[in-house]
Amino acid sequence: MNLYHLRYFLSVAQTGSFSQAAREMHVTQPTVSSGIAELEKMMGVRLFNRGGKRVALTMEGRTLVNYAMQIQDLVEEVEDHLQRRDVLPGEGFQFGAIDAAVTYLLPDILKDYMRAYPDVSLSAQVAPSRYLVDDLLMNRSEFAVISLPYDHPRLETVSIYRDSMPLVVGASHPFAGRKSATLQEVVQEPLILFHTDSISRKIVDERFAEAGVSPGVVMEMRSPEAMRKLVEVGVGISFLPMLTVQESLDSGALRVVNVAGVAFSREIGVAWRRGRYFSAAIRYLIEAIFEAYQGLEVWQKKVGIAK
Amino acid sequence: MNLYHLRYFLSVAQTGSFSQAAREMHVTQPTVSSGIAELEKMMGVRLFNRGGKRVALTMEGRTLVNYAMQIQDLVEEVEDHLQRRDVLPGEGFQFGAIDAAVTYLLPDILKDYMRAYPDVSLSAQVAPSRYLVDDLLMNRSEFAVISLPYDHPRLETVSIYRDSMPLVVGASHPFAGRKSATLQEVVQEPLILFHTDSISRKIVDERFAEAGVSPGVVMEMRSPEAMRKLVEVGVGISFLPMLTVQESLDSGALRVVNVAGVAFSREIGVAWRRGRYFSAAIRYLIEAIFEAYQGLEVWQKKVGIAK
DNA sequence: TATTATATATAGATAAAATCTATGGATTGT
DNA sequence: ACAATCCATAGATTTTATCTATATATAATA
Repeated sequence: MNLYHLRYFLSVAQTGSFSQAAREMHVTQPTVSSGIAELEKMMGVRLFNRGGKRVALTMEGRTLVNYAMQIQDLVEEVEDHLQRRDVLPGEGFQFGAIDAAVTYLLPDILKDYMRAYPDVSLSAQVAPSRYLVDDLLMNRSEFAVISLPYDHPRLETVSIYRDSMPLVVGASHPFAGRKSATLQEVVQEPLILFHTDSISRKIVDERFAEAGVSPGVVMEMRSPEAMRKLVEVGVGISFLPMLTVQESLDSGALRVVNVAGVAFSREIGVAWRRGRYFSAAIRYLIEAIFEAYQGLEVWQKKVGIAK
Repeated sequence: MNLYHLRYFLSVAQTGSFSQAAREMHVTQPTVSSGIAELEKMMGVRLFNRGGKRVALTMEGRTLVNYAMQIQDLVEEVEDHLQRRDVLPGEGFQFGAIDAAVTYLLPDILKDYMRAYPDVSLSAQVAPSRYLVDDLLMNRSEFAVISLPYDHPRLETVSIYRDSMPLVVGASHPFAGRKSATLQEVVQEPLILFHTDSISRKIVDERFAEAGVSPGVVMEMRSPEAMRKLVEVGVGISFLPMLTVQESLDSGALRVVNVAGVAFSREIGVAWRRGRYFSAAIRYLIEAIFEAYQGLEVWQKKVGIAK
């Protein structure tokens, strides 16, 4: 059974005539005849009584009318829905974001978004970039806001924010009163660094290696917030993203100390699986992010090519 | 869009794989590919994101899953329904019956029927045979219980009941005390006869013509019940079906008078449009009628040929 | 009662489509 | 890097839908 069978059938049922239905459907009368005949054969039931000027539905025919109309309504509804790209209530999508992004960069954007698409349920995965990328590659997330650079043949990335990573020390630390320190001094101090699998750590490690020094690491962590706390209480010193420590600097709980000749920074950007198709509701969120933090043109060029 | 598109689509959505869906649907993988591609083209929307080990639904894909499952459920339901020949609540059919049939022959049968098919709503048209036959020819009634004989090239008929039509007179009529009367005597009396378009009247007229006499008709009617009343009060005398007058005879309100050499009777039978298809629920009622009044074999032979 | 007009059914030809085989390009996992 | 697996594509093949022409049945008309 196919949908055109049902269309022919309903037309015959309404008009009471094979010929008239044929005209209505813009096909010839034998087409309708064989369509109905096939339906009847498949169902093992007579749907019309022929013979008079008009054909008449059998009881089984009347039953089928009931269902066929429901089916046809659903078909029309879904075609309409998809072509207008409406979102069903309860539908939604998942994206990834690192801690700093979801805490400092995205809140306002998400708030606006939920007003524009109240029916879309967002699911944000918060985790270090490495894990978010797994989701992207497995098609579990639509996109992710991660630390850059992240080089992967299957990923596209666009930077949206450059975040400095200054050396921060607790208020009671010996460096606290100083304007600057040398790299040699820094490696003598107990350092709290990101885990080795993080982008930020890679940036730091590379610079240390260039300078030919190796740091005295006391702790490796994944949570910048936890690291901030530890530095505040004096467990060690750290290179932390400005986004994370801004409040503590304002309150005086932390101090920035310049390190001669070294200026760490990491980028935050949007990443997605190359060639991915974005539904309108998703594209809207991504473009809202780019509008807030620049990068719209780069994005448009990249997905323009991808499409 | 067709139903197999939706079947392929749902299978891919469930398995997350074109190849696996192909195996499940017993077709080759390119078949599924082009099926999905066509769906996407028709809808103007991407339904899956390809690229990983598994394909992933887009938001539009998730919307379609919702509808496709509903549609598929309806399709399965209606196929099941029709093949089991279930009757939807509220469905029903129409049949015709003359007054005498619906009053005296059918009540018990209809009562049993409504217990067997509680969901079927019956619509009985009560009218003289002539009008019931119109309904049959126009496919408006499934069958009808009418007066016979009724000769029509498009109708089949089977007799179920032979009803005598004796001469009846009111209790105070001069004939009331007599055993019999001659045809010559009868035509002198004021006669109340059926309308000329009725079967019963035709039977009477033919006999009168054979005998070379013409009756003194005072009234022509279509309602046997009304005629019975008129005879009871002495407006005239009449040839009326035994079914109609039985009660009045028992109570003494009417008397039967034999007419020498004349024995009127009419048959009651089931009529239907030749070649008509009968749904199970309808056939059941017809066969119940034949079981109660004989004629089952004749019927079975006729519809056996018709099929 | 014959005739004309209008139904649906059927047969064979044609057009459209779905499906298959073979193959290429891309991705994943070893 | 290599083998395995996945989806996409092209062209051939088969199936299916549709059309034309015609037969047959019915209804309306003269």
